[in-house]
Amino acid sequence: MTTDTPARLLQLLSLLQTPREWPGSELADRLQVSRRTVRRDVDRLRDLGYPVQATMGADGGYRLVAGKALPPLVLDDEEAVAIAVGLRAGAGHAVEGIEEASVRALAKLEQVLPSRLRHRVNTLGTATSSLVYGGGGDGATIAPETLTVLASATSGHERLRFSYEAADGARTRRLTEPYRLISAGRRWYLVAYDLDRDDWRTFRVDRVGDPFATGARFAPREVPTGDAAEFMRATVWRAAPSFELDVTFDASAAEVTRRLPPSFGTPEATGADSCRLHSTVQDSLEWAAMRLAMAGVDFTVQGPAELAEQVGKLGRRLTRAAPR
Amino acid sequence: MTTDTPARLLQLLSLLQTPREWPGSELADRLQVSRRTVRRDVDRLRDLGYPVQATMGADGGYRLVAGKALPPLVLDDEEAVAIAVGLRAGAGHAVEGIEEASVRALAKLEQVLPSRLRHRVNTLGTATSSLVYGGGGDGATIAPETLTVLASATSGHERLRFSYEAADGARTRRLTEPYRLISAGRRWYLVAYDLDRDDWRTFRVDRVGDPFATGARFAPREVPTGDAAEFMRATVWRAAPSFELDVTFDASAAEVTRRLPPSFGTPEATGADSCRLHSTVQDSLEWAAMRLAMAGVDFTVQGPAELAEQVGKLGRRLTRAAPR
DNA sequence: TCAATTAGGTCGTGAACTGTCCTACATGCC
DNA sequence: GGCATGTAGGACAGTTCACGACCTAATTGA
Repeated sequence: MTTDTPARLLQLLSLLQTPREWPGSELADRLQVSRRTVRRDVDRLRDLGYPVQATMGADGGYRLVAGKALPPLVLDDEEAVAIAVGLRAGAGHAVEGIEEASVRALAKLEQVLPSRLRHRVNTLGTATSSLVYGGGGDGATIAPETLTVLASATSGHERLRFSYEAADGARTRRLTEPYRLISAGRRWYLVAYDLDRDDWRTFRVDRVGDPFATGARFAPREVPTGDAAEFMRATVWRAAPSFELDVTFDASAAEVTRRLPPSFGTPEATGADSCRLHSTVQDSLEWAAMRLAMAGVDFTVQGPAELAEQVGKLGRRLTRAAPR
Repeated sequence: MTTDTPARLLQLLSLLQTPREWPGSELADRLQVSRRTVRRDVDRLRDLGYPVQATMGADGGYRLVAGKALPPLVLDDEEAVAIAVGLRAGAGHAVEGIEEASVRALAKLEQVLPSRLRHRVNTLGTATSSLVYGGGGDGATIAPETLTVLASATSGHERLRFSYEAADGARTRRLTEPYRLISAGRRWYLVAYDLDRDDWRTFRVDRVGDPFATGARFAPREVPTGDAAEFMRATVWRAAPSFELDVTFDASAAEVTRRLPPSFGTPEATGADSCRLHSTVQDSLEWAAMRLAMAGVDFTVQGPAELAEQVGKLGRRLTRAAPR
């Protein structure tokens, strides 16, 4: 009656996303239309590529099942908050290959998230963000807001203003045209054209402060090496130290693989109950020491010396903490 | 022409969710309709409660902004995978108050996730799931699939069949009517009516194996105490041991709060650079020891003795691991 | 000032939507 | 084997609504 067809279709979609079965009569009742129209609407959804499965016979009904295309997700408040918090927690530490998509999804969600929910996400999110890094590491945590602002500006071709902290601690203001946001290991980088310096730069996102999009759009230039990721690697490689891990474990290779994060790679077996791991770690050995400690198996650091130092330091701290 | 109005509205919604501005002419071009119709469609979206902001003047355009209601999210493949993986990672360890919503959202997403994406989620997800618990703890990890199956069956009022491992290790098959899935601390519980035993039971989800919904729907009975959560507490409380933590830190209360997970509560300051924490821990002290180690500040275990033992054990292991 | 954009009114044509019939078919229960 | 209850879908009539074309007003940046 008063509600037009598109609105009704959206409402139907939201009802069908509930994990239960809906008999046509109940849908007709909820949508305030005849049963015939419900059947027609279901047909329309199927035409759109969202397969609605109908179980026939007595106490049959409709339910939305997996198809070729993902239907628009209709979320209630709590679910939206849960997703936002989950993505924020995951945005920082990354899941090996989907970091950029994760940030894109977060930016998309936060763009339309009602402000009352935004507050809840903020309070829950800050309580959680430390959970991922465990408060350890080198303190180079990134605010999820920063990532989403950068992602939005990048894909919207909007100029970006922020303050940047150089390696010597000096802060400068920058006006840039952002091109690509890249996640590499535990770090995020922004490849952008610096309008003040009049040249291309790679920025470490954890050193970016108070970013905001000016609203002015820009016409994309050509990236120097043709590929932003390549440019990032070329400019960053010389600066970032990396360490070659060498650790032996008193447990089977399978056991160790299961208990370590996948980014560590797989150890080679040196016996039924022992194995040896060679791996490359970005730049924070404190983080590596934590992960090794959390594995819950006996191990010995063969190298480098810096890692042994970190592990020893942590061990002494714990020994001190426990009264005999 | 060939595409009807509802489909076009959905497409428009998906375009506007991209974090950029769309001039009306481009939208008209993409949607294959006149500019007038685009304006009408935008009006329709606004009527539906999704505020489309238009910037006037030269190089103006439309973009979707935060409003009162959350619009249906239109995600591309990668974003959907990112969200699913993020939720899976978060589903197990929980974020203090939104665990149930998180699982609900995951169930909703997985219900309609195309199978090709499901595979990607599985491969990425298994690599990640161990990340949260770090492989430590008592090994009582829960497969995200288990949680989503239980959640779907619970909210869909479908009978549930699964195998259950009792405390003595014996596995039995159960046919149940699930009523509520509850997250308490690090554990998940399912309150259900056991059709074989003909009585109400609380199941620990980490001991549930191979759950699947039979498809048969059931009419809800009344939960014994009136509230499922209360029933869960009543049945579980006597079995689960809990410990009273007492730890002093050589750091400010604010610092310690920031570096510990929120479930630990807040310590009381005993000086400018020292504080004391009293807290109750569910049942795994190994986990508590890990979290304390990850805080990165000096501390001393005052009690209980079991915690001191765990911390000491971990400390000795690390000291052994580091060659002097 | 000019150009480019959103905003919105009106009108006529034609398509599309809805409800009310109708029949066919599948399933579970008695 | 019936019977109740559900989906599937065709035909039809009346109404509504969606679309494009054309118009004017208002806003903004160069």
